[in-house]
Amino acid sequence: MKVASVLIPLPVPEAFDYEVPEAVALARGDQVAVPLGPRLIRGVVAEVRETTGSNRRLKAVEQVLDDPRLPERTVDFVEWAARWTLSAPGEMAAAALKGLRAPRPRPERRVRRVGERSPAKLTAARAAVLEALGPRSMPGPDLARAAGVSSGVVKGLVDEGVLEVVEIEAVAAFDPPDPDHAPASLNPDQAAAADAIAEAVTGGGFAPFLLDGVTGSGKTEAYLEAAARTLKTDPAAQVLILLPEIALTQALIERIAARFGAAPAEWHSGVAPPKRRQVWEAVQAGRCNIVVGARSALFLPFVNLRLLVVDEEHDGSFKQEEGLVYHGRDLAVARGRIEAATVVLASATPSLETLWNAHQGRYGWLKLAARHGAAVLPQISLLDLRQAPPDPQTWLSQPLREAIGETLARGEQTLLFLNRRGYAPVVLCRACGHRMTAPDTDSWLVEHRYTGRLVCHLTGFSMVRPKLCPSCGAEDSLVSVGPGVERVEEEVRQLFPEARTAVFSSDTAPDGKSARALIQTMAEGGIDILVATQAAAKGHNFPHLTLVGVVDADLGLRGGDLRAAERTFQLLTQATGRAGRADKPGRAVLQTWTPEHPVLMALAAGDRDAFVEAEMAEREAASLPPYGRLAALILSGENAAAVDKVARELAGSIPNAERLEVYGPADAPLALVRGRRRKRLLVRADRDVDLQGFLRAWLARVKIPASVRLNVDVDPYSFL
DNA sequence: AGCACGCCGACT
DNA sequence: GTCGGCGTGCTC
Ligand SMILES: [Zn+2]
Repeated sequence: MKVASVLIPLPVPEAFDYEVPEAVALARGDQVAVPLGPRLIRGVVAEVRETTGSNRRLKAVEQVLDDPRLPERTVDFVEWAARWTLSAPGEMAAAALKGLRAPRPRPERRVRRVGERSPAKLTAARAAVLEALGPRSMPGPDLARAAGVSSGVVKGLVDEGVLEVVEIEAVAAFDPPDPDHAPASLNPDQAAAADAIAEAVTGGGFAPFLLDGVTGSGKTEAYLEAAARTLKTDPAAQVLILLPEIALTQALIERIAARFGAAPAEWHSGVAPPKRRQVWEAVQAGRCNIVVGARSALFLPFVNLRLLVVDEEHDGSFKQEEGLVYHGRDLAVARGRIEAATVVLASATPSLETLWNAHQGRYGWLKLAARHGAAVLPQISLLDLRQAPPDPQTWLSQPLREAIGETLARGEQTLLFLNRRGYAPVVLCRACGHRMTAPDTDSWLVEHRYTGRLVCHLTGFSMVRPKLCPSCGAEDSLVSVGPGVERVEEEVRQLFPEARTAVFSSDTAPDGKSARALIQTMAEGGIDILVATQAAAKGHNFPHLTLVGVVDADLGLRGGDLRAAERTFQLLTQATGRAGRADKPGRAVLQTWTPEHPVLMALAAGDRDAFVEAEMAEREAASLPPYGRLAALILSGENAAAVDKVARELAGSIPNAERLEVYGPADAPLALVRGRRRKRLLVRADRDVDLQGFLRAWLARVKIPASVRLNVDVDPYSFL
């Protein structure tokens, strides 16, 4: 008897076995409908084996679906990713089927002439139809319109057998990219990097690289050149380029279209389901060569993936925190290994993990030294707020105000960077000191003045800003404390009433379309002063931007997060890098109360190596990543006692292990979210410890009731 | 994730 | 005496 192990999109730890009927041929990767309890469910075949029988009566595979088979190595990857992240393999498989939600497009119905057959009665209308159609095939309604007759005439000809209806499978065509369409001219560094990548691709086998170069050094041209050479040697090769955010895809797609004469496929959650199915099927059939996407594109069913690029690899947006918890960069490297492909991690400020791998020689290290073309790095200075404090209830100090004024007078643009949405991060009562908090979550409500609401940024809860203090009832006693981008813009408008100002945050540009519009206005010079969160720090080029003011450079450094320094260095490097071109040198001013902070000193000196060395030394001393590994277990539930009980049981069943410690349980940094109590346990292990194996053994010892949810985060980034 | 089974309050 | 509340557990 033949038995198939089938991956089912449920939170169960393993595949379920089904009997394979004699007449059915099945292989790994096939999509099947299998009975589960009373219903049928879609699954992916992980394995088919011959057995003599089994200890339980198996249900049989109901049907082999006619959706395409998942390639062998895509299934390998899915299974590996599930083991690595300790998630259910069936749920990981479901991530690979995300593109098939929309139904197959209905085949297009067209009419065409049957031989030279003519109608018995050739009326004027019928002649017009035959004339308009000629030897081609056309959709019936189009033909009627072209001939200027009603659709009844066409139908009559079909009924009489003069025309026939043919169904044409709607297959989306992705024009093949032309590697020689419009090659860029490369400087020697870029050429050397492209050579190294292209050689690795041609040589075959897994080959990871760090492509390391400052903003404007031309990383994109370098990896696109490598992609072009890949496609030149193997026109069937597939190339995947991952970006951290959907907002960045459009610009890259346009660049690729210009470079290759054909637009790449686009893949992310914003793409409509029918389009997604087309891309999925084209990738699976090898009819699509270049895909640009967000992290979920990692799960596409590539059949000949040769080159995988993770652009802005340091970006925290690659970490998926909701549902399946995984890091897109780490999984990209794993996929590259499984596909025996070349992987390029590109960044101006690589993550310490990636730098460590490059230092160790595990990754090839390609450095682009020069800024390419017209771009020039800005002059960065620290503005000591202890020497020049802003006036009360304002956030821009006098020297920064003067710099903005000068920039404005020259007709150039300013970007004021503050990574805080809204008007004020805290609202409190002057009478009683009460802080406005979310009702079911441990967080302050943020005031948004454009909408007049108080908003919880964690859950999206919002309320109208109340007239009376909800605690003491005092009237008009609520005051806004601290600045957000809206408040800085208000200050700018008062200072420079004639200047054109705008705010760029996920609130003012919630989708790709509005973001592109704002970016274009800025690029064309339609804005003098842009106040922005990190939404504007990434990737965009503004030729007239010559001043970047960082309103609060200390912001990210507060709080004892493991990656606070690293993240701040990366974000501020990125933000300040927006300023300056060859003909218009830029400068960046960082307002700080702690100018002696090593991160800020390294930024001002433009000395990334000094920062990396200091931060690496700290991580090494504490055996923290990249010198060790972490995993977080978050327990949550509405019943606080039940959560505590599970946390204690976990703490009481820790398996013995060497070079590994468990910390906690303790309240998670956000102890209450959406009414759910949260507890956290943290595991630290040396790099060579089998961390996942330890976690599996540990979790197998404890029964977790349905009322308590356990989230395992291997290699956590955010410590919330 | 569904969908069943199961043990305690207000109804014909 | 039953109808039904959703807590707990299983699905090859
Ligand atoms: Zn009050």
